[in-house]
Parts: sequence; structure tokens; C-alpha cells
Amino acid sequence: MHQGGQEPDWLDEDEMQAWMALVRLLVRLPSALDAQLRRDASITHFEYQVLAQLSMAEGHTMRMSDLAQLADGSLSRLSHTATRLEKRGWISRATDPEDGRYTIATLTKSGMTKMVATAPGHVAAVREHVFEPLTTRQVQQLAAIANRIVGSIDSDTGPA
Amino acid sequence: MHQGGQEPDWLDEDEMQAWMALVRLLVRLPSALDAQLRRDASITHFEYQVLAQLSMAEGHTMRMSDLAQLADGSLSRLSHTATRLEKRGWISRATDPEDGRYTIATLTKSGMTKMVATAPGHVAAVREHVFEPLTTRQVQQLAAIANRIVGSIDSDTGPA
DNA sequence: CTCTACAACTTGAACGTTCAAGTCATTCCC
DNA sequence: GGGAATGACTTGAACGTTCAAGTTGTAGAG
Repeated sequence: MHQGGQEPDWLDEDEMQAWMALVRLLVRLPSALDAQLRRDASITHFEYQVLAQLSMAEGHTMRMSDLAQLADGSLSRLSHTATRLEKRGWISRATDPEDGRYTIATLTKSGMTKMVATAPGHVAAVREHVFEPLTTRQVQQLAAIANRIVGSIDSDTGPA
Repeated sequence: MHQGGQEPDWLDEDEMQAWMALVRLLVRLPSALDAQLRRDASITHFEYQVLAQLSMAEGHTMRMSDLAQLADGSLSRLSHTATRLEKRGWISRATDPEDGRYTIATLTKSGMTKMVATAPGHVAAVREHVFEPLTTRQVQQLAAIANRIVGSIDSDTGPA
């Protein structure tokens, strides 16, 4: 808010250009990736993330709260999403026998099949729009930049 | 399974790390900026973009279709948004007298006041989360990277 | 052992976006 | 000049996310 140095009220020309480019990226890339998943798999990017995290977990099982964090979403959002995924038969939920407060989500066999069918197309889209247009060096730069920005947001609000 | 040619099926470790960092950025930065605008100005980021574009236009006036493109949204989305902004008294719409197919949106005096009150806080948030955590060099890199990725998306779908 | 506090969900309503029509004005072509 | 084609919106319903309760389960204090 008030770093010691100078904080002009507006952005200079270079900053403005970078900012507009970033806004376009923030709008277009998510919508392009969402569009591919909706078109080819009738699934949301967030739903994909949920299924993907489960498919990578031990026993294809995870607590809802851990899953929410890994998939970058609120618990409420995950709960609604889980309801939908359950209706489609891709996951199931059960109370954690070791602690009744937790709910454990499990990827079903059908859900795993869905992932196997969906992942290659999605990875291809990511590759096409992110890794193909960039040099190896730019990919490293991007990772560093993204981590820096997210770090700044985390230190502002809940770092958890 | 992979290594066949230039397109392996999965991402290697560096790519995976970069990809996860990017996804986090794509989720967290928009929501952080939206949150600031909602909290301090009861306005959406898209609504802000619309008002900002109008405030920068000649005569604070623009065709809906041009506005939709500059604000990176569909015409339908802009139309709904315009209805809301009109109800709040920040813009007005009128048929283009030179061509009845177009609709011209104009920022009202009250809308300009809103912008003047809202912009500094939003710019501060952008500065805090984007420019402060990055070096000048990283800002340049980010702009180049964003343009590359958006270019790839544009060349795939509608370049317009 | 009960009472309070808290954490992990779940739910329903409100909100914004998308999608698929639908309306209206202009242009093109015969 | 009439009729199809095109482009610029607008509208309403469906969908997903957020926000504000509400429920349930456990731990901790007394």
C-alpha cells in the first residue's frame, strides 16, 4: 500500500502495455482451455482439476478440504462440483471413518476411465497454447513470474 | 508411449511445475483483482474494463461492438453488463444516428465520477500484485510471453 | 460429563456468464 | 423496389460460482 519509495498514481507506458497484455492472457487462456474441455469432454476446467488431483492421489482418494486447496477453489465450490461429479458417476463421497468431520472423495473406476480419455486432449491443448509458442527459457521465466505474483497475493490474504 | 516425435503425451517435470504455477496465477490473480473492486467499488473487473475503455475514448463514447472487443468479452456479455451499468446511471445507450444497426454507449458524468473514484485503488492493487513483486526485466518478459500465448490462441480461433 | 468453540462440510438463493434464439437495420443483387 | 443475406445487438433460460447461513462432529475447558 505504501512502500517507502515513490508510488505514482498511474502506470507508465511500458507498464500499461505489459498490463494490457497480461489482462488479455488472463481472459483468453482460461477460456480457450475451458472451451477445449467443454467441447471434447463436456467438463469444466475446475472439474478436470478435481478429477486430475484425485487420479494422482494415493488410492485415488482425498479429503474434500485438501482437494479444495490443491484445486484452488473454495470448499463450497468443490462441494457443488462434487455433487455434479457424483451424479455423473465419476467420484463418490463418504465420511472419514477416522474423523467424522471430514469427507473423503474417491475417484470411481468410471471416473478413472474418463480421465484417461480426457487427459491427452487437454495436455495437447496446453502444449499448443503454452509450451509451443514459448522458448524453454520463457517457460522458466513464466514459472518464476507466476510464483512471484501468487506469492504476493498469498502474503496479502490467507497464505494457507 | 512418447518421444515419438516432437509431441510427447505428457509434460516433463519442468513443464509440469511451470504449468501448475501458471494455473495458480490464472486462478488467483483475477480473483484477487475482482475482490478488490467488489470490496472497494462494488463493481466487477469486466465492468471496470468497460468503464475504463469508455473513459479513454473520444467523447467518452464507443460502439458496443468495438467496446466488446477492447474489453475482451462477447457482445452478449457486454449487453447484459451495459444493462446493469445503465441502471446504475454510469452509462447510457443510444442507436447510432449514422447507422441504425449500431448502438453507441456513452459514459455519463456520474460514470466518470465513479471512474475517478475507483481507478486509483485499482491501479494500486495492480501495482502491488503485479509490478512490485517483479523486476523491470520480468515485466518485459511477462509482456512478451503473454503476447506469444494470446497470439497462439488468436491464430487458432478468430484472430479478430 | 456437559458446554462452548471451532472446523468441515452442505445447502439455497443471488449473481454473472454463456448459449441459443430472436429482432431490427442495412446492403447487395436481381 | 422487393427479397435474401448479413451484421449488431437483445433477451431469457441454463449453468456455475459466490455468499451467507445452517448442520454435524470433535476437542478443550470447567
